[in-house]
Amino acid sequence: MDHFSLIKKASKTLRVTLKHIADETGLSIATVSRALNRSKRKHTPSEEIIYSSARKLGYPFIGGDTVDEDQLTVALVTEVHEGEFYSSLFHGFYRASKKTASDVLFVNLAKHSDDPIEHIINLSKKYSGICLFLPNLDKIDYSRLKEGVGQYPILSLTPMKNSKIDTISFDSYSGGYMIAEYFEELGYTKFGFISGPPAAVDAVFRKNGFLDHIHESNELELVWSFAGDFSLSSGKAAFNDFKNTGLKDIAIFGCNDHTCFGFMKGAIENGYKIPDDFIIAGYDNLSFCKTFTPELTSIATDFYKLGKKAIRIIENMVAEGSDSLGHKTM
Amino acid sequence: MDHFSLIKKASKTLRVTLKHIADETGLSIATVSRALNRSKRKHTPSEEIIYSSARKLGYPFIGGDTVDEDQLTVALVTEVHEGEFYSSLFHGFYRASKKTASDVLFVNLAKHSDDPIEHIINLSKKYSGICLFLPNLDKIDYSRLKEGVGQYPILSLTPMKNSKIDTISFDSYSGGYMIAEYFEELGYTKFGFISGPPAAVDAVFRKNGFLDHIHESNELELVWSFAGDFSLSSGKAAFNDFKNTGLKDIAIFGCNDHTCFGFMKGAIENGYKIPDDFIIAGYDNLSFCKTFTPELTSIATDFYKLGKKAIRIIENMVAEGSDSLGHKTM
DNA sequence: CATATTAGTGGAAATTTTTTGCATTTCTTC
DNA sequence: GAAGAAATGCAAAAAATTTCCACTAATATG
Repeated sequence: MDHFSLIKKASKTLRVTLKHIADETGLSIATVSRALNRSKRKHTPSEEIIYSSARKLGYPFIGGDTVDEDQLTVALVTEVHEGEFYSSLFHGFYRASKKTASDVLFVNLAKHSDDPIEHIINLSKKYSGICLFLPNLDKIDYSRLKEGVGQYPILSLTPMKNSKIDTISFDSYSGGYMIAEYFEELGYTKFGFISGPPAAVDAVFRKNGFLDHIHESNELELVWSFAGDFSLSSGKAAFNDFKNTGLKDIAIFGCNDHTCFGFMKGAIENGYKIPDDFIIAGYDNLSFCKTFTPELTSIATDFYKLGKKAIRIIENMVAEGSDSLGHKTM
Repeated sequence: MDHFSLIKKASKTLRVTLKHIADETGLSIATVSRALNRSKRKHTPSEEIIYSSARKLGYPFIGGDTVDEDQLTVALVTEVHEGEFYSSLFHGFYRASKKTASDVLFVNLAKHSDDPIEHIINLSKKYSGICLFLPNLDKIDYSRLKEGVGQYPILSLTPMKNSKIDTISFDSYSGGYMIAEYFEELGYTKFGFISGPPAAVDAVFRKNGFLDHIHESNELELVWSFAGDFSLSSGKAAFNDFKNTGLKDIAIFGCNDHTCFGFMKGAIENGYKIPDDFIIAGYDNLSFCKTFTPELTSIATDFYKLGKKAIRIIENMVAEGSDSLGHKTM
């Protein structure tokens, strides 16, 4: 019986009651109750202590949320890295949240990195829905996640084949395709390509779209390609490789803008002229495209639309209670 | 008596109980209780419905947080705008949260913009501490906020004189001063300056620091200045103004990097050579400084340190329970 | 200076909320 | 079609919260 009571006690400990606060503050339960329920706070010493203790212990305040029925809280879970990409992503979701009934919160996965999946499952208890942008997760992670949250509204922004959870992402394939069309319209027939890391599914889609359009036409030809990794330095390396080929009058598609900037920087330093010697287009349309001289043509990723769509899908999931398991692209 | 009971009923409605969930799901209170307390979730239809309803209504789950005693949750409250600045800020706090015991969450003020202060006060019930980066708030807002949260750990990242709440910010004055010193070391005596918007206190500090160093020495001279507004286009406008003066061999300090980029872009398009015709330094040290040709010298804002310091201060405030009301700079 | 007033507090009763024992129903499996 | 397992509701028990009342200490008043 001792074993049983121990377990029971342990499980009880999880729930925070007024008694815990009373014990910690040295005040009575009645006083704590009154302090927490006052309609208007008066900042007396005891009240401050009680509030501070309640927060520390995680006591569920009343009125902490104004539960607005339709006002959902969606968490965008990411690992924040440097670079304008994340800022654009956040800003897109921020603007989207203004246009929808939902509120967006940005949660990062800094801590708990020993088991991110476990942490996300816990987050699902707090928020109405979750949007994931975690390119590092693999299929097994997604399966575990699905297992843990059940029919909870969750959405991934990174495309993955046969993913167990819904995904929404840009149609990178079409993006690559469009760039090739654009180059063709400008009269170019010789094309070059700088790829991204093979692990980035998105980048692979961009590449396939670009190459497919080239292969569809007999006049178009891929004359040069380079394996990059999205970084500025790989763009520079790409340029050095390109320089050695001696190619001119070529249209180059860089898998992302950073790579293109590196490439262009190398080109300018070596006395190349753009667009006389070659033209280049990137992917992401960061605000620095316009800053750079010459300006960089880039496929725009409309994070606002992405955010709006993602939030809408989550709102639908909440309303319907059903998981559609669609893999949408934009 | 009818009136009284109505009020009583209304005030009770705020608290979410198992009964509300039971009513909404059509199940009994007992079933709801059991579903929510199971140690391991089984994803039966009823359980899914109960969880979804509980989330919607905002029922305080047990185990939602693993209340780790020392594990605080700090909210960084901002309005997210485009540009690398926010990404750098977030990334800095993200890295800082890895090094400290606390967890950081990024909350945006999209909704509730009719009364942001009220919203922040509500947030204070959810998180252990709050970091604000809201340059739009004025002194009255801060006073109201202080009134509303009492001795709650709250910190602003924008400097403001006589602010009612603690602030932490970079010592922008020293930054401006250092730039002037650096220019002097390089042998320049004629200086130029592009200011930021007068409302940005930080930018004014930078300016004062820069000008003060110039005034301290008889050899140094401010020969040109321009009133910008932090934007790329104001940088271009600044260049056009600069071009008309015909000045050469001058060291220019731009109040932020974007303005500098605009200025440099204009200069390059007009055939100016850097550093032959002039040198320029900015403020923020965005990653694009290295991307640009030529590279831009910039005062680094170490968001990682800022984040770490801010989190530490909040941790201290929680531990001590006292508000220090210091206005620290780095 | 004594006394009235007010605000804050704890103990305990009253009330509300949650959990649990037990019987019933529903669904699955053999 | 019966046996067993799982889920559910009712009602009792337990736990948590609020409220009533009495007491104390600080402040204001005559």
